[in-house]
Amino acid sequence: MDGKTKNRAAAAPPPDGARPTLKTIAFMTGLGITTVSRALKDAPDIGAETKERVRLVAKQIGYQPNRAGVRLRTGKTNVISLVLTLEEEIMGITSPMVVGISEILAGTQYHLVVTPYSSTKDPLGPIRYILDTGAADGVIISRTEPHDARVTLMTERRLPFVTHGRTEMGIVHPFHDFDNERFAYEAVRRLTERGRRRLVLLEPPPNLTFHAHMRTGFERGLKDFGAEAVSFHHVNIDHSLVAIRDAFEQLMRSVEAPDGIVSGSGAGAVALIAGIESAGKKVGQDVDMVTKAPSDFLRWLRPEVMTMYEDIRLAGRELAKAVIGHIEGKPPETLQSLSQPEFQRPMSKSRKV
Amino acid sequence: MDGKTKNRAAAAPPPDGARPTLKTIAFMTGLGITTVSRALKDAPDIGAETKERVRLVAKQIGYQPNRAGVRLRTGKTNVISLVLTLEEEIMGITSPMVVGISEILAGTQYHLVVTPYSSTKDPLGPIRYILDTGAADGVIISRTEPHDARVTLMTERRLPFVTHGRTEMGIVHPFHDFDNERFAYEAVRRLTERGRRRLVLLEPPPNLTFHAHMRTGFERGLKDFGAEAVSFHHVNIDHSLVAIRDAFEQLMRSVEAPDGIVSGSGAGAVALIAGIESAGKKVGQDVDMVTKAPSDFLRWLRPEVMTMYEDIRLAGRELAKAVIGHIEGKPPETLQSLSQPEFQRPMSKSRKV
DNA sequence: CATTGCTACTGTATCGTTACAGATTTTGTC
DNA sequence: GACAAAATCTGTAACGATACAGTAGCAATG
Repeated sequence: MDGKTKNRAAAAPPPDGARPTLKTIAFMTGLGITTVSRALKDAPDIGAETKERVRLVAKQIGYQPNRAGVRLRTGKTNVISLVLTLEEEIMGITSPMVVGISEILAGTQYHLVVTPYSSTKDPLGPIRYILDTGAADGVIISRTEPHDARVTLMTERRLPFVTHGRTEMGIVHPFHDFDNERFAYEAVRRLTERGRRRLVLLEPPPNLTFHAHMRTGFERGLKDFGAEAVSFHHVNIDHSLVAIRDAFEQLMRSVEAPDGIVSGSGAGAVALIAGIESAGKKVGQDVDMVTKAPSDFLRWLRPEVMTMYEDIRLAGRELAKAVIGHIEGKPPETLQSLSQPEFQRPMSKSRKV
Repeated sequence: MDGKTKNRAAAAPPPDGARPTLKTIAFMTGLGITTVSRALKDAPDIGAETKERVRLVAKQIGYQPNRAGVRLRTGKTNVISLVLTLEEEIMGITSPMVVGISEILAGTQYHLVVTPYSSTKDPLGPIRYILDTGAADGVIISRTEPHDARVTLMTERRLPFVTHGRTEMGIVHPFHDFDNERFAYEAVRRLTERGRRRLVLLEPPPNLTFHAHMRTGFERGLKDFGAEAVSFHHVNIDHSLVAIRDAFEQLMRSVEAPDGIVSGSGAGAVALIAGIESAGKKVGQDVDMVTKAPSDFLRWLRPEVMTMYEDIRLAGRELAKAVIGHIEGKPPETLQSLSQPEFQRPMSKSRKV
């Protein structure tokens, strides 16, 4: 047993400015590098006392495994990729989402990498990139479609993922979603309670899954609470606010004008309000309105609008937990969650913002 | 020259499902791995024709260097870290920022990693982490202070970075900033033009650099345009909207009530408006108001408020370009930029949103 | 005492890349 | 034609970690 071996780090004390590696610990404890590695993983073939010693030293010198080393050897990246459209930035759903995800990842070894793509181009692009380069251990996607090619691809290639929104392909996969059907249904209830009967829905773009959900809830509401739909399909929440406003102003001026509105997005609601007012009408008087609200602004500036808060930060947390669960091999059906709408009471002094 | 060498990949044709490596190209071209590596880097000691051949094959098979390999060998991570407070999420400045950064990084090898920290804790935490683990090649920080320990640390340790906001430590470093002094000055001009004389400023928290900038511009404006300040220092834009509203309502009810307001944040402006209205007064009538607006909402819902759009997405782009420049060794003084306020005309139908 | 089995530990090879120090061939010079 | 100087190309080692196949020591077994 002499000093010329490679594994035993005895011959070469580590330079002291550098960050500690397994070799450093091996040197300090007099053990082999392999032993140290296995001790830190709590492998069964290492003695209890040795493990304790190794752990102590590792902690003392602040050892943190080199990610590149681990990644090269094992393929584990310790990265979660959040795939985003550069365009889904109207009113920034991204911020609270990133925060929510970060909150969960902070307690783990995972880093969050943002992988953007231009939605005008191939949405499969970033997924392929991740698959080809092994860039992440897990992926979070949004703007989910009923038949989503990304879901198919990731499932086939066994890349753990979670979707923000559900699919309808018979594939059981992790997701987090907001109950948009329930939201629309309850929104209709509230409008009819105020005597509104001619209702309109500002809906999500037709290709996304929650378009149908919201539509269904809306229509079920109409039926159950006795109201009729005013058609407004030519614009949706993905359109520019100006487009929404102009279209809605026109509608409000026509004989078709609705007396109740359900808005699938807070930003859209602002445009709708502008349209209503351009048409010389008033919310809370000529029409009532229920909307999703990502923040409290509407409640402060237009308290007559009924708002429903969708907690995107919570969604971020749920999504992060779900991908990690998927990576750890938990069964997908245990990684699905649906959050329920919470309608808000009118603005009061006591509410924290 | 036989097949038992290591570098020459001849003996072992690469398995075909796996992603291509230098070895794959070496096998296909019959060259050594080293040669391939150097050819792809356009090293001077490789023949022109060889380089061409290697590049062609590399492109054909879609070779992309393994990041872990590069990182392990060279220490280059190809990562830019965006350091964020989990709390700076009121009204989500983060979204457009991330988008702007991504736009620039999309054309490079860099990935964007979001590194959050709890602002209640040590802001140096994430910086130390990045330094200790070599987690990134460059860092973007915000909430910059006049004497910023993070800047000192990163400068000392030679970690390339850029700040969103300036410092006052005599250290020349890359930054992007918005000209808050000019904003406040111009805001005062506009208010005085409307005959307002008793002005109040909703300011940034005192520890951040742009607090002084905004304050200075405000006061210079007061002097130049002949108006006086109404004190309102006990709340700032970091406080909760409820706190701002309540404090401002009180002020508006007092004999001290201002007739002009400059708001350093769009979210804060909403709270101020609520405060004004709770006090039974009206914007555009009893008081005028100028505010920064991160989005167009205010203009839609309260067109009487004068808004100034701060382009955070642009800031993201500038910051990304600056860090990369810093990483590439460009002199810091060439990586500084200041964006000028652009006051907006009142809402019109033609404006795209 | 030889054999077996167990516990605790260790060396080697490897992931993909690049720095470095050759090696080989071609070209140039006198 | 001999020799030096370029011009090209290549092998080895190393970055830090881990899978795998050992080895050494010791107790139990017959």
